[in-house]
Amino acid sequence: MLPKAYDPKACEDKIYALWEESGAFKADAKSKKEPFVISMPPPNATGQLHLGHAVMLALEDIFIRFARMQGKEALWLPGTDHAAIATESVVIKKIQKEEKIKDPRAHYGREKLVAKIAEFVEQSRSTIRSQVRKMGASCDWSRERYTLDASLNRCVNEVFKRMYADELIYRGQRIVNWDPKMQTTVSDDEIEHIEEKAPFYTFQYGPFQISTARPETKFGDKVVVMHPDDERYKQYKDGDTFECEWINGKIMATVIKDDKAIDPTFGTGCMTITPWHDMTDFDLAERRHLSREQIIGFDGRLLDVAGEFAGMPIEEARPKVVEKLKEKGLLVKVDENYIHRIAVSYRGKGIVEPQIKEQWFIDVNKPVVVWKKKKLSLKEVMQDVIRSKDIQIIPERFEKVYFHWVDNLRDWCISRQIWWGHRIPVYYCLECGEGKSRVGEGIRDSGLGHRGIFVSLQSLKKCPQCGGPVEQDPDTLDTWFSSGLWTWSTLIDPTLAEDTSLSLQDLLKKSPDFQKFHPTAVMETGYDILFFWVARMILMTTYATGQIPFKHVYLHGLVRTRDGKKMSKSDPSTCIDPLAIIPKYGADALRLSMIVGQSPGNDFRLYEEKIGGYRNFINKLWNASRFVLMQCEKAGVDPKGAGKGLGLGDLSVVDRALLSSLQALIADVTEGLQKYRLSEVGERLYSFVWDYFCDWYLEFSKGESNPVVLVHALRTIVHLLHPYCPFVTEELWGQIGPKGCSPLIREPWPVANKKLIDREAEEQLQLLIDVISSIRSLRAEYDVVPEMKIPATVHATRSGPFLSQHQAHVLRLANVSELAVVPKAPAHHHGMVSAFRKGIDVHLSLEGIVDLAQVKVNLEAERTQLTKFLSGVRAKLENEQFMARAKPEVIENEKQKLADAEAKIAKIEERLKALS
RNA sequence: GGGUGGUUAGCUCAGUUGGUUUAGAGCGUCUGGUUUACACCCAGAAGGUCACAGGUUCGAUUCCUGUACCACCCACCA
Repeated sequence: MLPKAYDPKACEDKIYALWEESGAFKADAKSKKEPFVISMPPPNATGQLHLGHAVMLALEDIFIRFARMQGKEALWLPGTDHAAIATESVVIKKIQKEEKIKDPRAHYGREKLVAKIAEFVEQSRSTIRSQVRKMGASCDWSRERYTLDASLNRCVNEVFKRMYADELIYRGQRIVNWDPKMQTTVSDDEIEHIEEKAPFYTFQYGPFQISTARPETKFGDKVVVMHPDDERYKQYKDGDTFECEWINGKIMATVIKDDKAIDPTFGTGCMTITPWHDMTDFDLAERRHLSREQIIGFDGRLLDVAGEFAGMPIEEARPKVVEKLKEKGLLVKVDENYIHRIAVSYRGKGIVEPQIKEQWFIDVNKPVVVWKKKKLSLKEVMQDVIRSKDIQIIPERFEKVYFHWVDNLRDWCISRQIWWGHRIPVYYCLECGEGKSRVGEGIRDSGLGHRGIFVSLQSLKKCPQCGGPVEQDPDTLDTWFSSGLWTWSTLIDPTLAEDTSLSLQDLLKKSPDFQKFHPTAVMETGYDILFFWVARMILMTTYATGQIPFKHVYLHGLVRTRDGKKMSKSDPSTCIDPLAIIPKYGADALRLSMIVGQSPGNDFRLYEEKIGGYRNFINKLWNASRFVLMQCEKAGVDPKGAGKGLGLGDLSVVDRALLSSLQALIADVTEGLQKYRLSEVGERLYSFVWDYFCDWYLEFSKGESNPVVLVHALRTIVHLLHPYCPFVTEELWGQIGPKGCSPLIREPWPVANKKLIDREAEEQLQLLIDVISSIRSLRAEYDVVPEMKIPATVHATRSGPFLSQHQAHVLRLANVSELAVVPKAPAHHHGMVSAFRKGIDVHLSLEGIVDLAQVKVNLEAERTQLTKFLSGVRAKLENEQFMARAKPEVIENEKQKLADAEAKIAKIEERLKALS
């Protein structure tokens, strides 16, 4: 016998082990079945699983289990990401804290630090593995991958090499986002803007007044810009020069007229520019070939150009520069309430400083990608696959967001100055010349070995041309470069990848997994990494493989706290840790709480009561099963044997109604899951189990039970629920599955049987339910104490014999002493209270119990409400336009409503007349 | 500055092509219950002019426009 309450702790680990041992997770590349593939978004190998991962795992596990039960070759490929900057920064902080080493990079050097990070990652990966298992994720562990695996590294280098050969990758001096804290570049998308109040200074600059919030960058400003149409400055011409007293003495300044950089309505309408440290100024300087000068060093301190301020950090220098300008009488005014946005690194949270630095870039506008027989740029391919619906985003509105991002995409800076990651596979010959100096504007040689630069898949010891010594590029690749390959680099056969004589195309062709499982079916992830990752996978995969990476993108919302705030680890009072929740409520309850009631793309709030609610549901299912097993035992039926060959002939109406509504359930759940409507399907199942199966069918079973039907129904329910709550359903399947059956995870998905659909039985059962509900309502309304059994009369226009035949149910469930089913309305008498329902009227004799005045009040209230409703329906039917234009079935429906309401109102009036 | 989403019962949220909905669920509230699984339960009930203003339509919570507030995303206003 089952225990009284479901205990997830006692079951979950055992069941997960059973699944793993059964081989159900393992996909077969040789299978003839239709593939269904999900690449698991690899969690960062930086520590702990959080709720974001839990949502992802719950959703994807539902997709994959459903597909597997439907008989598809389901592959869910798990893995982890080395998460370049994120991991390096975590480990550096850890070393600083635990080992009290101020600068771990300097202290350990490249090789040792990388080894330390690798060690940390190894630990963290194994933690994550066990955490993913706790959620019940049915992924194929035999195919687990890591972005730094040898075969994945190979893919990274191959793609780099090809892009370089295609002249998509180039090196250039560009303005980039420099994070002085992490000492690396970060991409545009890794920047957050924070609003900050800062003083806004206006200074006298020769004859002009210019404003700035960054006076400490102004040392090298020798150009003043204004709009060509600005009347205030029409006496100055483009190219005019003037002498000007500035921070460190006199300078010669030049006037530039430009209509792109200047908004004449802002401030004084003119500004000086700092091309080295400002994106707009850089663009202007490019257009006009202006000189540029570095003011702030990569360590965040002012350089020699700052004169007496050299060596100072920004925050220290700023007020001092202002003070000096003020002393010189050049400070015009200060606006203390100015709000400006400062750029902060997404990872390290350090303040980002624009800097000019030589970096590697991917050109997104060069038309070199062959796509659908045309030569397109990377950008155009990214646009095409969504526009042509090759890839569909759910919810659809994110397509707009995607296009906005792609349309404005600039060349992607892929080099990072950190050590943890894929090293750029480029070597410089120290003798051939130019490679060593690494200067020059955008090196774009077509060959792979010109000018002393070599892109190589293997480490180079000497120059292939002159035999001279070489050095490797010290930079590493943006982490999204490698994760952009994730859907297919994980499907490359690792053994084949060792053979360097094979080209990338050969590897793709010869890898059975790639051939069978790519493109993947659905990419499920949070909408917050649509740009970071989803877009980059599209870019990299279409280029490298000629295929789309996935057919659907399903974007889930972010988990928030009860108050709608972001969950943060630093605040444990509001932050829910999945690993603390699972032992308390079970993984199934946690899964349901994150799926039901949510819609894709929208954030949702999660809190313990919600999870508790679904724990109750799981327990309800458990106890329903317990009841079914008890019924079997009582009847001497073996729950593991019963069920095959159900015949309709000798089944009761109640049983036939149940079987019939089960068919509708199967159809709805199947269709809903195919359309990715997980919340709706979850609610449907919840309501079916609780409100129908438990509250009605099992209650009826207490009077008259058919254990074979009970077991059959429960088996179907457990199948349909399995993708949502795999643990409890698998545990129950162990009790009710036929002898010798496979685990539920491998069971075929139920198919609706049209022969079992029986509308008449469903309607009759509904009648029975209506009678019982009506009596219960009346009893409660008129305070009939539970101990008191009373007689009831039902006036049924049809189905009378049916009701008589099943009156035992009514007696028991409505606490009635006897039930009279009559074909004609019974004569009115004092103490009679009634409920008028569709097709039936239910009457109770409560003489001496009920307050007649109260009956009258209630009837009058009901009449008022009905009259109001009736006048609305009448108005509709009297409206010629409505009659002329509405669909016939709508009119018919309204007429029916009218007739029903009229009949009911007539009965109420009759009753009121008798009462007065 | 541009864009997206939200605004539905006290709270958290569903609502799939405009009419079978006199708008639903869970939690909470109120009343009553140890009824042959379940108090992680059962029965009954209260509670909403679907943010506001227009428009389209015979008909709008649902489509369109505008307004307000909230949230988020994007952007080089010095």
